[in-house]
Amino acid sequence: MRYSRQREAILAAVRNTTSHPTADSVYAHVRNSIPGISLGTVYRNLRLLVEAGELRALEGPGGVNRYDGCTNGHYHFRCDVCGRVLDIDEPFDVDLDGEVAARTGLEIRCHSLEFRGVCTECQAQSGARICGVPHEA
Amino acid sequence: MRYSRQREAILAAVRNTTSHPTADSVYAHVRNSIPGISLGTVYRNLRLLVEAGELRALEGPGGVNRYDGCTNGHYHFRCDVCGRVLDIDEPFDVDLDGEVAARTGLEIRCHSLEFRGVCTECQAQSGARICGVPHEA
DNA sequence: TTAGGTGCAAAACCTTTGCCATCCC
DNA sequence: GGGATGGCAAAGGTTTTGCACCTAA
Repeated sequence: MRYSRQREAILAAVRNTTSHPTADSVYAHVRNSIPGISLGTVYRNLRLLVEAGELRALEGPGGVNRYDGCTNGHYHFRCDVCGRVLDIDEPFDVDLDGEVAARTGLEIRCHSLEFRGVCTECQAQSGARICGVPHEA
Repeated sequence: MRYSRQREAILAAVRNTTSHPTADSVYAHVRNSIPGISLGTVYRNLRLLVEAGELRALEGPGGVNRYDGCTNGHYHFRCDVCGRVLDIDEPFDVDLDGEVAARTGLEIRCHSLEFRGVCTECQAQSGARICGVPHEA
């Protein structure tokens, strides 16, 4: 894969935050350094970077995907109020894939565990307001 | 929630299969018994049924969601070749939500565990062809 | 030089929504 | 009758794609 500063900026934008940004959020962030970048380029490179194993994609509802700069095994929590995705410190089970594969005959490459509920901030706001998802959160 | 035969047929279509169908697949199936039903109605009722706890929604990539007629706790496997979703017999951990909630302060309502890889059928086809996802599979 | 990357805009895709007719209770 | 529901079609949002131009190697 050939170098491009667009792709480097996109990778950095996802890696330099813990907010698991959406494609649109990455686009907004990268435009600070490369004002002329296009949204299509962001999508194209996010996809390439996921395929190359540099990023992880987190599937979301309604076609909104989020991206995770950390490819190490870890689990997520998704807030049903604000949509934010947080990392969970639950220990990652490295043996699980192999155990299930042996029992089922499926070829298993990875697994993902996601919790859902209400984050502490949205609990404090008693669910009345929808809180934002700042890129730097 | 008031009765309608459209909603009943939609619920039955998801419940009477193990294929975790998409909205479009449900639409195709329900049209056999109610030819005049509209896709909007299918989406509207799938959403209502999920909110009512009658069905589970499985988030997917690229905006395609799937639905699960079984609301008991169980885990899934998604084939990266054909997109099919299968149930996994891994024992469901009912205490996990409470444990993580106690440790993190998050309000946790549920969790989902999904494995990814290649299903036995796609392994047999050596990944060359994309296999279909029949509603009755 | 040239294969790969970008920007732009249109298209594709899935899902939601508004409106009026219809149906359950 | 009255409010919930359906059918239809248009709108909405996200992602992909075609094409001409540009750029890293």
